[in-house]
Amino acid sequence: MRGQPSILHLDMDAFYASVEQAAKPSLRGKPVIVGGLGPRGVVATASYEARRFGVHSAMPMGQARRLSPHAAFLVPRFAVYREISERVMALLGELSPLVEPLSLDEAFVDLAAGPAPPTSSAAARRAGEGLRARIRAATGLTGSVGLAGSKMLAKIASEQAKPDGLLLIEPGTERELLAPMPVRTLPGVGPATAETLRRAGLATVGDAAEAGEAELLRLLGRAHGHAVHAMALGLDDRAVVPDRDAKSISVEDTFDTDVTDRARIRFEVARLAERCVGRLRSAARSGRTVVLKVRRYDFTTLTRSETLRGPTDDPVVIAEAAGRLLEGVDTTEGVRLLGVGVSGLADFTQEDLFAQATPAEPAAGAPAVPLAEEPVERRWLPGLDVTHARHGPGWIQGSGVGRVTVRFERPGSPPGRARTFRLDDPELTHSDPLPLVTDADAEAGTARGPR
DNA sequence: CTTTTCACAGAAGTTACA
DNA sequence: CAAGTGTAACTTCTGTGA
Repeated sequence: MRGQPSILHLDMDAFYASVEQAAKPSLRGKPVIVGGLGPRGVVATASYEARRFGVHSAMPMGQARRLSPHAAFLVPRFAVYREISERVMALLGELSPLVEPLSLDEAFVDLAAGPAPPTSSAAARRAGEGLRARIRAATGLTGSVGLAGSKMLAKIASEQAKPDGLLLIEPGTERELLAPMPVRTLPGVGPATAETLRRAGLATVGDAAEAGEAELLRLLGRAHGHAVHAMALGLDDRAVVPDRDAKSISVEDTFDTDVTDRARIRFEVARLAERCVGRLRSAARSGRTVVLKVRRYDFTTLTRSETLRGPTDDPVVIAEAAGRLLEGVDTTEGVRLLGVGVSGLADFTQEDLFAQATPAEPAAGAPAVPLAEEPVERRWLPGLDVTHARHGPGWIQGSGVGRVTVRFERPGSPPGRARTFRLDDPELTHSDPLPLVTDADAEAGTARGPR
């Protein structure tokens, strides 16, 4: 807690969906749903137009399609979101060196550590509004800002402020503000904790605060109970901590249909290990504990882990460990998801000379399959960027029955028209995403964006 | 010297949350 | 009908040293 509302929380509004609306002019003002489009996809982000139909994050895509059948359903384009995120984070960096990103679209900033620490609520508000204006100028997108004397309140404030708003919680008013809110408002109180509290008759933050620490400790255990009690009183002095090192790296895949074939399962585990190591290496790290994750047909999930003698980034060692872990798991009724992860991360230094000495040949049992040799099948996924030799740049609107429909427009253009081609049209190719805003736009502060 | 006990650390697995 | 990635807390086990 501090006396000035100098902790800022930024949350971009419906980020992925807003980026798509900015990039695809015909989608502005329309319901847009971004997420996995396969049979087991879930919604990552729904535009506000789609939320009006009851669509929200984490909802199964099939349900979203029923609720809002006329929405645009798009696959995520993370490369674009990352680029815009970097622009936004750079703006936050101008306010303070203490920037703690929580995801691509969310971050805390400690204004007190910056070049111009606010000395009044009015000054903090000006800083927040200035930031919002700069984000809009640089990206064409809107973000909501919360300002308060702690991380928790700042986050609650931005949540209340959205969309496209700013809320400052005046220090001293936090308890009365919190009291009527549902316990779910508190960070760290999810479905399980909320249910425990509900059974004890505690529905609002005020109820939890009145219940007292002893009662919360009894209900939730030592660590969690203590934390919830403090939060309910508005007490939170967690610091804003920039660039935390990753403590684990993992990859996982959900299959469109359950996999029962044991050989295929072994193959998929090896492939995931390969991908995991790829990321481990590009981060110049090595890891000591290998984790295998299996989600079975009935959604029961288990993990198995093995700690090596020392950290390694050797793909063979990690794939073998994952393979050994798999041997202890019954998959006869089918798996829907497999994952491989590495924790106990160390900086690259290779201490496990044993592991280093492994021969280049894949060990017996590990599938010697040329991973990079998959047929480069052309998949026309809705939302992806394409270029047609004669019609120029556009994006996939949909495909099926031997046809693919492309809408020809780009960021900053007027809404374009759609044309349909044969799936194997040689004039149609995938292309890189076009930038949402040019550097010139950003500098001139004249970005074209959704209004 | 062996056995019992205790504290502690580290590992393994699960669960909750964002 | 239920993604992917990552963090943290908690529980249960097990080994170790005294």
